[in-house]
Amino acid sequence: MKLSTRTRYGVRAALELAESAGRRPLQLKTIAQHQEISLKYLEQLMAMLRSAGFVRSVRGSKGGYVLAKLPSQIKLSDVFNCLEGPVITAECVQNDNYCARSADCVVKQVWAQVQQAVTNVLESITLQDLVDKAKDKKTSNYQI
Amino acid sequence: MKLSTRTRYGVRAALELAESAGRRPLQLKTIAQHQEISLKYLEQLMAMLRSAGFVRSVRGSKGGYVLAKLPSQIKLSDVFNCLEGPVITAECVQNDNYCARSADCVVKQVWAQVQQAVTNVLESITLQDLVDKAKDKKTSNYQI
DNA sequence: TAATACTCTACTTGTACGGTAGGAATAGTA
DNA sequence: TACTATTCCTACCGTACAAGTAGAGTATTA
Repeated sequence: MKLSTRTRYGVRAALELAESAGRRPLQLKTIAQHQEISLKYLEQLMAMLRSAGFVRSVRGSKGGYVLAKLPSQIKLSDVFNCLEGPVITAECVQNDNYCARSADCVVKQVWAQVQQAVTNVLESITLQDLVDKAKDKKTSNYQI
Repeated sequence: MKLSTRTRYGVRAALELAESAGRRPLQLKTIAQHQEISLKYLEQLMAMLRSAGFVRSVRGSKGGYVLAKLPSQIKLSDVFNCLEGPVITAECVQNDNYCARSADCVVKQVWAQVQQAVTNVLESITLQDLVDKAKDKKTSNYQI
């Protein structure tokens, strides 16, 4: 029931891109240093996010990555889906033919409930939400 | 983010024990057949549930397993915890020292939210609830 | 042309899952 | 007492995937 580092790293990287949205491309080297992630590993994660259309890359010197959409248009469920795969607790929840008991199975209903609970959270939060929240935090810290 | 078969099998087995609560021990052979689970594998799962005190075993001929508590006293979170381990989405959620950003990290808060959502569902359901629900289903089916 | 940064593919290593297998211990029964 | 049924314990195994590492290749800019 643990998240993969892929997803955790990916969300952190995406958040960093969101924070510098509108500016020039952010280099993976920078993100890797900030987030203490292996550059080579990060490259692979970003390739996944790129294929899925959430980020754009700029090659060559002074290149880097930028978000392909507005931070408010990228939900955490998008990033999650891309890196971790669909939120599935049990095969039977998606595929009715997977198990003969499917129609009446009360256990299946539980897994569906769990799955929905996770999905609800991730779909309710965008990168912009996180950017805002992080900004608030910093402000309130300065006030202390 | 998928559940292990351990947990899924375990819940199904526990539910079967709950359904025959108050009667004589149910044998693993029977459960394994009903649920189409490898007997040898099931033995291992039940050993875990036994160590955790949720079921009691009766050895020897005519032996088997019974619930060690009332079905209403066993939450799905108990079984889940025992077989899948604690509901942890990310290490940092439990252990503040795991990451230096911990105090202000908005990503950590997301994982905490997800974790809480899962926990809420599993803690709100007992084996008795499932037994009741399954009984209702059968009744309504007969009425059709 | 040199330097920079992404791109693509292959490889490695460790770990956990999902079992299988075999025999020992225990308890009822003939 | 011998036999049978059942749980108990330990060891083993194959596979898949996570989490990286590595290196050569390509595009872009200065």
